[in-house]
Amino acid sequence: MAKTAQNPVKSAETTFEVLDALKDLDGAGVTELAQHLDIPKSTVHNYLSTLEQEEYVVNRDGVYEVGLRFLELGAYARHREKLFEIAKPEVDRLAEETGELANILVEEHGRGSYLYRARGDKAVQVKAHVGTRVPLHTTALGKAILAHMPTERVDAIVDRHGLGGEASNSISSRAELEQALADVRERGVAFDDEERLEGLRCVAAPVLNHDDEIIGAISVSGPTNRFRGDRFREELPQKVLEVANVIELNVTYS
Amino acid sequence: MAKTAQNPVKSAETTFEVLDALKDLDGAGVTELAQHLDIPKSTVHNYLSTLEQEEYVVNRDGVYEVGLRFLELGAYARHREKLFEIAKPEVDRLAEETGELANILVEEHGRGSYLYRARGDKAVQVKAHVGTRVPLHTTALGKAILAHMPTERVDAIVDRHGLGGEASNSISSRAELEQALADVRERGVAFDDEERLEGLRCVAAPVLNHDDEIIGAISVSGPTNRFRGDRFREELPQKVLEVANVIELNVTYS
DNA sequence: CGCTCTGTCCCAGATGTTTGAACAACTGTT
DNA sequence: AACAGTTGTTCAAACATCTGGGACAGAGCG
Repeated sequence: MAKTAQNPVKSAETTFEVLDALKDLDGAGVTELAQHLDIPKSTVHNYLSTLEQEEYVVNRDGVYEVGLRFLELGAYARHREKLFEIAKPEVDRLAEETGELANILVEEHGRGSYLYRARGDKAVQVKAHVGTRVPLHTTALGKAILAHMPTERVDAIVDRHGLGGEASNSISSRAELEQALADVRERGVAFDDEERLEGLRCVAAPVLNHDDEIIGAISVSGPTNRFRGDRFREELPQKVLEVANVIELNVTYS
Repeated sequence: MAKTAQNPVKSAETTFEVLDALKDLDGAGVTELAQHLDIPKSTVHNYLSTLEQEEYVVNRDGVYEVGLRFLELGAYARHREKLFEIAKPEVDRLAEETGELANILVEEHGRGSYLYRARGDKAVQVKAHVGTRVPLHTTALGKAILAHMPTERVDAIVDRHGLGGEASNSISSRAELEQALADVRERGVAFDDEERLEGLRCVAAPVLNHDDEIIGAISVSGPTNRFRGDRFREELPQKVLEVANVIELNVTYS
């Protein structure tokens, strides 16, 4: 179901392959990149010098690196999301009041993109940065989103990306997923019990607009030892829901 | 002095022209983009469909928009800057303690890129987001950086970008610049008195590594009515310098 | 000094890109 | 309900451009 372009511009594809490689290798020289991509040195050099000229890539004494111009584009893309502007202060508050890690996720191209991440004073250290993309069915945030999408969109997403699980507790069949989504709809919140990362639990709530369309989700994550019993099942869900409701109100009137 | 690629990949250039236009127009359809770029519709369509396939662009009911995948690249590029990781918590503190807007800027391709921006409770509203790029000589942050660069690099930057001023108080000749930079070196901090934005003042301090090479600058900005007298000339400079020193220490030991 | 790495440059041949024109799908109007 | 004026999309031929091997200069090292 992933749309493939009829007349793809191959050089554009190559351009992003180069950038992706530059990111994966965390900076590299021409030769190293060429080997990694299995493309002639001279070709890689042409791309890199073009990217440098356009100021999208930096050459720091022999090593090419992804440039900050992408921060410009990325920050712009984030700013364009209504949800970010509105939810950020509320999620900051959520992080402060719980002391944990609070997040905002939106769907794009059938995957989840972390828009923002606020750290409370006890917040766990997590590798994933803002901008990281994750499969929707493997996180509480993603399930909160899927649960409020029209079935046909859920189908399309599952067709496109599959249900590859990253950890043990993960959902692996369409039936399991449907059951999980029904749970989420009933409770109003979604849980994640070490499904994606060991030792990490998460409580997420959907954010809907005034037409009841899903526009994203917010959550609180933390270590299993602080996320259990009443706090995990009652306190935190209520807190997250309350914040989600405030955001929904602000989204409607804006 | 701007390096131009010997064998530029024109399609790569076009790709970024399309993305830039998409940003300038804040989302657009094929026809609108084609007119704006003066390129045939079919060509624009080829690029957009390729970018969509690669998930760098989103099509929201007929309107193409810059996608969040750039947030992934941008957040990565920022994370790669040592200065960001180390300075962020200190700049957060600076914003909290002063109640104003605190910033981190680094140089790239001869221009300044805002890496981070922390808002205190009285912080002014400024249009510029994270990622915004500015001419170095028009801000206190930029002057703090230029003042600690080897002369030949300053020359190269002036040759490349000129001294086009954005406002009245701005520096417009190489001699004026040199005088201003000497001032900065003497005082240790740089000031900005409504040079770039009317009604806005700014105090910035450089951040050097253990080899005395400049790696960026931090600052506090605020409205003229709160930035005057002793607070502007003594208190804030001392505060900013103190924070910059803490950051320098942390940069050295990491 | 010679060896082996780099990154850079060049040019001809192959390949991919460009392009206008034609088409289908919508929207709003008469 | 038919229509005119939009839009986005497709196609294939003409040609501009990208590719890629090889040659080169310079750096680093023993």
